[in-house]
Amino acid sequence: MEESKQSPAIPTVYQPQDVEQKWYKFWLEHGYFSHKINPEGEPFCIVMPPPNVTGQLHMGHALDNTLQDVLTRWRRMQGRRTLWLPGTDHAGIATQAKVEEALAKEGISKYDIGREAFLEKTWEWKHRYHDRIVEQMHMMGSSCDWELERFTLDEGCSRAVREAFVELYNKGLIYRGSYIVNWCSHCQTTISDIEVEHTERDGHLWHLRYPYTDGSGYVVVATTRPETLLGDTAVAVHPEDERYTDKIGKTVLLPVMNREIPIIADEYVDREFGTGAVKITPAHDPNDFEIGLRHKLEQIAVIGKDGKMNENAGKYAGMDMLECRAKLVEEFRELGLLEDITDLSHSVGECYRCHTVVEPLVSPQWFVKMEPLAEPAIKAVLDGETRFVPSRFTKTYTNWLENIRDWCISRQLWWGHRIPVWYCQDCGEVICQVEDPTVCPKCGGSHLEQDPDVLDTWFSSGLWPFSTLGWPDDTELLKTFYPTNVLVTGYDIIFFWVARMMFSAMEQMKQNPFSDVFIHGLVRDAQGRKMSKSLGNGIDPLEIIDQYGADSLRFTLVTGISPGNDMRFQQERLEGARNFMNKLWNATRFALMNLQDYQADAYPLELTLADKWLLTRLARVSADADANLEKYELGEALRAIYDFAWDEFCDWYVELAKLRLYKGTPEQKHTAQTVLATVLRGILELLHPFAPFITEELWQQLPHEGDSIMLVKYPNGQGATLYEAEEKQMQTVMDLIRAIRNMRAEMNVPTGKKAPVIISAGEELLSQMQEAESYIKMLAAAESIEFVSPDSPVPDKAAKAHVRGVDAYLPLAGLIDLDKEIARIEKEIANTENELKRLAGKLSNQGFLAKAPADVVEKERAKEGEYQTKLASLREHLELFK
RNA sequence: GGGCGUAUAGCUCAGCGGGAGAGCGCUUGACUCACAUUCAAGAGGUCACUGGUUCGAAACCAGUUACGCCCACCA
Repeated sequence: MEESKQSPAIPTVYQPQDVEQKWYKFWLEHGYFSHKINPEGEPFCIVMPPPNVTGQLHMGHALDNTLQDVLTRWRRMQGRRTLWLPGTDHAGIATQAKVEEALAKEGISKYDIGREAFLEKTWEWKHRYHDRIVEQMHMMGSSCDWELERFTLDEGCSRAVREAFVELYNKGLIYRGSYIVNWCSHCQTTISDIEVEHTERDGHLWHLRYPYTDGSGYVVVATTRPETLLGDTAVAVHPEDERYTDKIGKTVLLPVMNREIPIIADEYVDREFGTGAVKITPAHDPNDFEIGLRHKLEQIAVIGKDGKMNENAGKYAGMDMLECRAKLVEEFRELGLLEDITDLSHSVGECYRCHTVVEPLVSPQWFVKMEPLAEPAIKAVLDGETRFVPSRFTKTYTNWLENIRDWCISRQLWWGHRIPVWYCQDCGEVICQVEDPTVCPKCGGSHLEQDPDVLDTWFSSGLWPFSTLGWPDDTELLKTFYPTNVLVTGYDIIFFWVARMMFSAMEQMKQNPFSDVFIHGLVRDAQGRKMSKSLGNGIDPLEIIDQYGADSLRFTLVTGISPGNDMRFQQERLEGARNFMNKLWNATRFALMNLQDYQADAYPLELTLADKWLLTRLARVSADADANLEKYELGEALRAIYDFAWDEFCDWYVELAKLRLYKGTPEQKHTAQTVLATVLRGILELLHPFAPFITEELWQQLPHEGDSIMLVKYPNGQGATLYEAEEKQMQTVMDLIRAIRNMRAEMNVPTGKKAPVIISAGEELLSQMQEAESYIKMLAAAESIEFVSPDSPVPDKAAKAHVRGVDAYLPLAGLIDLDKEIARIEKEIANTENELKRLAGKLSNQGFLAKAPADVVEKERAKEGEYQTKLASLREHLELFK
């Protein structure tokens, strides 16, 4: 900075790698991310969705993180007492699988080393990936309060889990029971209903004959899973199905197993499907399980947790499921009991992690009773205490909670929160409490064994918004920041997480965990495909940062997105972002070069037309950006700032300012310097939440007050003077300049060649244009400008344009291509006539005049007048040539 | 079976009741002393289709089509 003043050789290309981490360190060292900043401000809190410690961050995290950081930095700049609380998730099943995988490469199984040693390995894994994740967030510029960082398995969160579990248990909302659950034979654990992915697969429907025991023929059942018939304990038909009414109560002999099973009636059966008769396997199908309960049927499990046929499968015991299926069908064929095989596409449940087909089986597990919990969670959203942005996700959420089944929370894993339940080996007492018990409260025995299972990861994630703030203790943090303000997350996780936080919070805190849920979409690849490991189309945020800088990555992720919709990630857009950063860099270079002798308050300000216009535009853009941020329209906010910075500031104002900077009086120069610095600083401040690094780097170099751009007041345009007349005047000047440039281009006037211009308008407009003479000269390459009144003789052999009541002539005797000019004018006339036709139609419409707002009618009238003038002006010009 | 989303310029997408927008790409011209990661000018669109509401619809409503997503216990 001092250096750069002496040597003007600041590179013309911005190198983000040179500055980004310098500023991150600076912010960290000064404690600017702390929630203790702005102690008097109204609290604002975002609790970060904790990334899994399974691996590194992907583009989805980068998006999620960027959105949160934009909101956080913006609110902090507004003066709010801001806390963005970071953390990571232990991600039970996912992390354990990764560690097992790593061990397997060394030929070790977790059973070889035992639970304790395995957990040690997993903690090592956790530390390694945690550090990487945190480093990535540093690279992204995330302004979270690292001193409050949490982990779902840390001491505090673990205590919260126990408190919540025990409380729910004591209320009867957590229970243990043998019910049908989803079993993944690969992961060797239960998974919850939402962890089962349903995919449509081509399969078959086997029609099998079950002979009646009375010898009166057979009933035909249809099944997609013949192997389960070994565990059949009934055949069900619809009670009103005439084909079967006389068969209800009879028995059939289950082939192969030679078990006598009843024919029962149940309304669940769909008469239209298959043969209308269903084999019932209560131990291996959720529906059959329910029917089994209704009819008190025996549950015979024939498939084991290893996915193989078990001892109840008779001669098929030990056989793989699919192998058994084939052999069994063959046996039916030989017995003459195979009626038919038809094709059927049906949905198959797979484990979301490993895509193994999920086996429904009956097992003793822990469950959360959902109905009483769901109700307040639904109500909180319907009452508007918590609001989804965009609102359409409200329905997704409520529909799910309204139809929810009890949540199986026990997992047969080692990595996670151990279930706080002990079984007394002496008297069988079940002890559920927060602290580890040493003796049985019932019999006094000390042979206690803790339940070996751990909890579903999402049980602890569900407590995240308050466990991280110190719950169950009544901490200052909790009092200050709960309920939090906004949760930022993807729509793919509404069920898994958002809903669980809602009902957990309503239960434990009796208060909604956040006011807004800001939902974003997925980051897809350039072709619109989901980024995935298997496709290999994922893009590493770090590589992008390395290549383009974090600001460009953030910019790309925020622009052109609208809430809740997916986005495609395209390399070309990064270039656009990088170019913009470079533009800012160079605009600041320009400013610095021209501010070397700048002294604040050296002279009183003499604001010119361009100054007043620019300051007004800055105020409007600031108000617009701030309002859009308030609505979570981050993309819109950024677009407005971008347009202002590039088009109005760089392409127009900077050029105009050169007049005074290079050739002005000291007074004039000073005003230009002041406005230049003020507005550029305003732009940087507006951009800071989106592009924190470059804005800090440049802001620090400009004249400024304060220690960091992070802590200055976010511009919102309030209190600014709006120079409306100059704004309008400048608009006309700019249109006029564009019109002259257009004529020059059409007439092939070489870019470098200056040409005379004649401007004609009524008295007031003419003086307004005269005021902008230097602007027009500079930006329209005018050699000289002659200002004339409308009744002055029309110049001969000139091109002409008309803009908002102003005529501009380009006298080009000799240079002018007559045919071209005629064509150009005729086209312009046609356009104007079309517009006029439209306006005339509107203005002769009684309905419009009567019902449209007065200002709209007025605007249309004004436009009509303007176009009529324009048309007359152009026609007159055309006449000259004919 | 239910629910939701998307259809706007060659591409990617904003806009969501009052004159069709951006970036990229394309055409033309310019190394103009902040920036060629630039500047200037331009071409390019019956805003998917059909009805309706309204003085006025790309935008609101209904329906249709196409693509996509989510949920669901069709053996």
